[in-house]
Amino acid sequence: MEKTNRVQIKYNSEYFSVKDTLECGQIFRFRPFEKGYLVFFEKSVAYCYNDGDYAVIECNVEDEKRLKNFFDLDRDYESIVRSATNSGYSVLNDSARLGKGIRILNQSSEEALFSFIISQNNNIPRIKNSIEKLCEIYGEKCDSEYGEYYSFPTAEKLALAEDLTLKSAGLGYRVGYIKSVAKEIVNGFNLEELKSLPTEELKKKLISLKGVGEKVADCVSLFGFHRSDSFPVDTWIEKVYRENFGGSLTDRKKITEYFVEKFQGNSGYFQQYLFYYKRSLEKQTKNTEK
DNA sequence: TACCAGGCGCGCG
DNA sequence: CGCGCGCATGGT
Repeated sequence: MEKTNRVQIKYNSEYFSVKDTLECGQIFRFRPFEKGYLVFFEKSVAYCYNDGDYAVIECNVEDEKRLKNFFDLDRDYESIVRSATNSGYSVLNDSARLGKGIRILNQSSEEALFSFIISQNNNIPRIKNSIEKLCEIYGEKCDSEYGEYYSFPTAEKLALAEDLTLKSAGLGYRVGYIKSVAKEIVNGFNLEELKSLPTEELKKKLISLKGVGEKVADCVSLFGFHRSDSFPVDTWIEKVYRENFGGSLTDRKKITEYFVEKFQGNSGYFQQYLFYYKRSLEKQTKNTEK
């Protein structure tokens, strides 16, 4: 066993909302706990919450740098948010004000890849559920001061999985994609090597995998490789594009190009503000209808 | 009951 | 190339 240290990090909460960062749809392995949330990443679990002026992260880690990197703590979100509020688009202004506490995490690229394959034609609660079951079935049981939890399965485990067992996680027709990609990885498809590629090349490699199209590749590129010159277009973003940007394109790939050309290296952050904003509005109107 | 959810693969023209 | 369809599943 390598030795771990108990670390507590306090960070100004103005640009770090634990809730918004976790619930904005970029990550699926977390759950409410006491004052905030437990977040499962790599082989650890972090307890995170906002307390007045601070966001607090508590975790046993071998290397505090990895923890800080996971939460992207060295990035200047104030300037990103300012670019959004100064963009001249009122919906982006509103979105950034709502979501200014969102940080784009630095997740494992492999976990992001499998997670967003599962995300296709699916909804977030179901995605979360399926991933949790996958972890329970194929992950490694771990112990922590917060109780037992399961790590994300390795590609090796998934490659050897039985179709029926995978199906029991509610993956539906995505079972074939998961197994195919897992086998590719076992057979040498190396995600680490992709880190040196420019975003366009990275996306091409990802799209060569079965079950990965433009949108999933954009999500993996953004959430698994922190390529902020990515702009995933799903049903929600398409709505924003039509209703708030007055767009008329229907080809999602072209919509992506439209936004990336406009927002460049801020694309991924802005996309996340817009996505979160649009979904929040929907939830709100649903709740007031009841 | 039909429609929707962080879409994609495939076959057809 | 673009287009339309089928695909698992659970929630409204």
